[in-house]
Amino acid sequence: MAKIKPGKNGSKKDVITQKASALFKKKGYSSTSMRELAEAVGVEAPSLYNHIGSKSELLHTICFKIANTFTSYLETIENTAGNAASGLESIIRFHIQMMLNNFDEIYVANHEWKHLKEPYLNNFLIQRRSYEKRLIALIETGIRGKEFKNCNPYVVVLTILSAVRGL
Amino acid sequence: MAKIKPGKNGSKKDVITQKASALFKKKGYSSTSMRELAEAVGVEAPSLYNHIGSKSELLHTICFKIANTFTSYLETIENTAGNAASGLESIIRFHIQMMLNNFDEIYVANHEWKHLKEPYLNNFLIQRRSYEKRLIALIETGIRGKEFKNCNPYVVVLTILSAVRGL
DNA sequence: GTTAAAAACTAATAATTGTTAGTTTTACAA
DNA sequence: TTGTAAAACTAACAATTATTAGTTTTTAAC
Repeated sequence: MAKIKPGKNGSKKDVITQKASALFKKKGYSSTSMRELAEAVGVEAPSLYNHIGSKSELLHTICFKIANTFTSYLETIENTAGNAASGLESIIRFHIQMMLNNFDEIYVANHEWKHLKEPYLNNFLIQRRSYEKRLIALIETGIRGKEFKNCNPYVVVLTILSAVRGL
Repeated sequence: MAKIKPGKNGSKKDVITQKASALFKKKGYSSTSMRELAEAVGVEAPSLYNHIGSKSELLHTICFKIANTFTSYLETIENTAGNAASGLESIIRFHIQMMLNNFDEIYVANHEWKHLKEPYLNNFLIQRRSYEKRLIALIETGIRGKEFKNCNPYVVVLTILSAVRGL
């Protein structure tokens, strides 16, 4: 009867994930029920399970999609010949662009990751810490190359990230 | 049998509220069960209801305690003769001091207010918006009095608040 | 049009939720 | 010590939760 349009937005699983992102952002992961999600998708709750494994799988799909996107962009910057300043600029632009285009998912990854189950929770935190460390390394490179003033790279990274995340 | 110590920390209701703040911060409001809270307090879940009205009452007690604290501090600054710059400095110092002394409750007020029920949710948002507007007015006063460089007061307020809230 | 797979449905599960009722224990003033 | 109020307890409630089982409908290839 009801029908999920797999049109432009990708597979049905993608549609479900996108609606889940919007709901998780609006109401929080724990306060979003599968019945609500199903209604947003236009289907009965059990039908969702033809496309997804579980509610928690939805959360870690969202969180790791975002984390992996940022990680792999950072990787390409690291492997690109170029000065640290332009690399950092690219990364900041990428953060802003991602915020504009994927706000729901980024919000969820930033605010709802607490509810990830092990071992995903740990993996997520490890990946995040690694991202910060590599950003710090990039800034240290820039300091050594006299591109940046001498400063505390850790503080710089925290400041940039919190500015970029601050809505 | 088990016993709540109403000692230094105030009434039993205060102890419950404080434990609730810690749990709401750690796990989120919706993911914190009354049974978990009871265990943290050292009591069975139904015993909590000798001291509090409901779970949601706990949340709005926390949120409005913080909101009222900031609002009334701002009020005293507004009613104090003095230049805008020193007033703004006092307010920022107060924010930082509150963060250091009441981290759990502030975190909850900043991150879990979504789960307030009406009419509290609306009241909370109105109070918050009013706080921001009065802060903006303070900055406008400073600009008119040549204490501050000309700037967009709205952006300034958002920046200060997000800096001060950013952990 | 027949068939086979995909995906919807209904019904039901066990677990957990906040909360109430009713009872027993504790604390304290007389 | 006795009596009373406060606050703990146990048992249970109805509601909601994510999820499974089993069945019917839809889709699409032949």
